[in-house]
Amino acid sequence: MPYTTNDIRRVEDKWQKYWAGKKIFRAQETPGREKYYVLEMFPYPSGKIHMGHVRNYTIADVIARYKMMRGFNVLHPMGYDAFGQPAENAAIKRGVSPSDWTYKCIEDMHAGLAKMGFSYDWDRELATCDVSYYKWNQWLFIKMFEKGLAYKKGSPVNWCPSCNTTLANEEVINGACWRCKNEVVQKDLDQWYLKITHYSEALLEDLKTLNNWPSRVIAMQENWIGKSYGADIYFRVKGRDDVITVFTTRPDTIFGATYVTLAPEHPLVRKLSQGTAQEAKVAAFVEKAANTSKSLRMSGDQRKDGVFTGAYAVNPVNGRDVPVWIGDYVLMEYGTGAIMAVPTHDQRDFEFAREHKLPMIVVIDDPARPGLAPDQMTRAYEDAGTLVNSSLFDGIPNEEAKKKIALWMEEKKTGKVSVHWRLRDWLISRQRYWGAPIPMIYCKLCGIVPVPEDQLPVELPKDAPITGEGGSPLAKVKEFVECKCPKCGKDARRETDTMATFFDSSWYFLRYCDAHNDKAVFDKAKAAYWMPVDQYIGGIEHAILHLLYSRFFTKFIRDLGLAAVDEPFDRLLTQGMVLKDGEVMSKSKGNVVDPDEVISKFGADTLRMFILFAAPPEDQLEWNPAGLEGNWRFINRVWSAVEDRYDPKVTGNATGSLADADDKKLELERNAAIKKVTESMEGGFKFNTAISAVMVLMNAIDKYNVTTSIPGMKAVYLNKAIETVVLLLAPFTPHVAEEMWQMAGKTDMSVAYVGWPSFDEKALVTDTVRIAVQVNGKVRGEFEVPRDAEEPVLRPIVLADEGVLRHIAGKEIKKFIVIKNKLVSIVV
RNA sequence: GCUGGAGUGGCGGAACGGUAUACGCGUCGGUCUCAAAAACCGAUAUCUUAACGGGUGUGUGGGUUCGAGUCCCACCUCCAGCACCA
Repeated sequence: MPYTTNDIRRVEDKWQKYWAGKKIFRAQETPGREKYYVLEMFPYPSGKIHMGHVRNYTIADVIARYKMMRGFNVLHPMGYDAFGQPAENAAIKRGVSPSDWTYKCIEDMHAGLAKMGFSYDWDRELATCDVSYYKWNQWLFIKMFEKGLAYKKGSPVNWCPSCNTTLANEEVINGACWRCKNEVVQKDLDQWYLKITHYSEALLEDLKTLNNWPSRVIAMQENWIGKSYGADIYFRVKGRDDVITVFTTRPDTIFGATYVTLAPEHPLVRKLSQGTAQEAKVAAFVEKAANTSKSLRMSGDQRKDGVFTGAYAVNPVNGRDVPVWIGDYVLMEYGTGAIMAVPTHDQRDFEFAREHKLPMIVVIDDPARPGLAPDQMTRAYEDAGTLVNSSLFDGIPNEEAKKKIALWMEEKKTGKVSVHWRLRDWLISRQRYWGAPIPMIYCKLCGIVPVPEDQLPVELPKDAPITGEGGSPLAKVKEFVECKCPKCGKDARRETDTMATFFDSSWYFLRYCDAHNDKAVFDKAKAAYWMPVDQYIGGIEHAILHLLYSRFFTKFIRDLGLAAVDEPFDRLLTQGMVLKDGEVMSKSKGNVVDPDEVISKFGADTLRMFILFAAPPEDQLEWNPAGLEGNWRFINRVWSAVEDRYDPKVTGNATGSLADADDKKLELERNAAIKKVTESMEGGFKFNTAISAVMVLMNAIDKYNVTTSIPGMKAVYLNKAIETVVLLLAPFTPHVAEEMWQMAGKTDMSVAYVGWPSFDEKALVTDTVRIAVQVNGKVRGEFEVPRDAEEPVLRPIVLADEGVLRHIAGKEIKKFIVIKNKLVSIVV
């Protein structure tokens, strides 16, 4: 009897109930027992689970189940990243409360996850919108405030006009909001920031320790943090007390700096142009820049617009007067907001100088074609070379000159060696309702005062008006806003912004270690036992956002003395997208395949197996209904083998002496399969090759001939092989594996607790091996030869072969190379 | 432009420097059937040959090696991220 649709329902329900009822996957801290923490990026509960979730969580589940069978104490928790805008949008659209909507979605999501048979410790389930969770958000925020790592400042911020809220730099993708894709504008606002830049150096440095992270994620974070070595150089303004500090990564080119350019927002701009003939022009330029959005200013045709300020500065190394300009390509946020321009050796400066007819001096000569001259250059020379026109530094290679000149200037106090970062502090206040309230109080007398710990949590009021029209909804709830100052007791006002949801997800992996602690953020000892996460799995879209923030939080929490690790995630796997017809599955494209439908037709096990088999986990996965059916067929073949060929009545061990050639072959295949699957798992979770190895064993079982020899003995080998298939499949297709294990009469325990099968290297050793023979690099024959045979044995065998002789044909044999048990290579 | 990654049958994809294309899908042929489906068995890189066999094949061009998909150099294409970051 094949495995039918009815069997699917019966079997999957049965075992899901069994796992839940017996709490098979409950994790308990057991000192002395080796732990393994598997974690997937928890979902935003938007409704039912989709194929992306299925793929992500199936990968994690196979790892969890595999590690469990290998004897590890596995922690595999699940929860919900439950604060965020979609709940508010649902509230606006349907009039439901964000809380009701969210908890309903969580219920659906939970049901969907259970139907996939994932091995979660449901006792640790949490949602970030639970008061019991976000209370600790607030506690962490206050700790940051106390350490000076949370602060409020007014400055230009990214504002999404469609979401009506501020955004962090990391949430702006190509000038657009990461969530709604609308263009982001700049606004001057007073906002809360977390000082992630306090950890710039550590965040960069510790990337080196993350050897099991994908290189592209490391590269992306490196780029994002963006450490630049160089020098700050002081340009005295002629006829004034002011000094313009510029940052450059090319101090070697200082003798070629022929002008200085300021960002339009630079504080000196107005002052320098005051009273000069340029004043009106400068003012117009500054205003134009201010009214152009940053993304427009930075994209566009990249033509270099600028205007002369009317002022001159002095190049500190040669005393020359250099004009001070304003340029729209200079950013106030980076470096010092001012640059020294070396048009001969920087392409942007080159373009600007040509546009505005500014002078150029060559200071790095091209060693390949000496004699660079400004009027013959069509673009800047940015490669390495030798210094010229640089006084006492002439003739020095420029890489060497970078250090020398910077140090020389530091000595002369005209500059200093410096480092600048691309990373900015993290803006976390949001003018939205569905988030954790920022636990701060504004008092006219005492200023900004944190809510005392014993008054936490600051609960989100249930009845805030949610209109989506802008302004923090909490500001409209009088009872929420009005409060007493914890310091002086006078009337005060609460902060009405909420925290960015990335705050919530930056430490949830620590909370899982002790999910329901109501006395502390988590127990230190429990976290010490479970952390770090051994294997983290999630989408590449969080390469910077969530993964950078979590690294920052972990370092902060470590510095609070609560966590014992420097990094939260030891290994990271970023799973590929699920595609259909070459496009990412999405509701808007209308190409989604509903996991529920697949499950009801083929079962969760088939779905799991297909997703794991069709592509390596990191690669994109093209949805293929025919492939799905292929996996369904395979599960059925195994099922039939257990039903029809497995004999539970036969027990006992096979003895080698009774084995005939077929038996030996089957034993060999069985051991080879265990070895291959184990290696595929240990060598980076290559599920596709792991499954193919099980298929190879299954093919061998189907070919195994029982009729030729002692029947009882045959059943022993056959049983053993079939048991091995079931055990090897257990992490991949857990429901049928449990059922088949039971069908095979193994009723004493869940297959999840049965050890991973081990293999015998000796069983993989055969008496003879097949070797190939090459003549001049081309394969000319194949031989069955005794194992470990050397040249004296092989030479006569090989040279007796007609196929080989044909290609030697009387020529002299120059070399006879033997690679033991692999091949013979003859050179003639 | 910079950074990271990838180019292998009709398709998804395998290959410690050692017989390229495992495994699966698809296709073709067969068994079973009145027939079909399902299931099972077999074939399946390409050119050439009646066949044995031979030639060519892992994006392109070189190199190292007895031997290269794999290592080295140069290049092309694609994907992803960043991008006027001084």
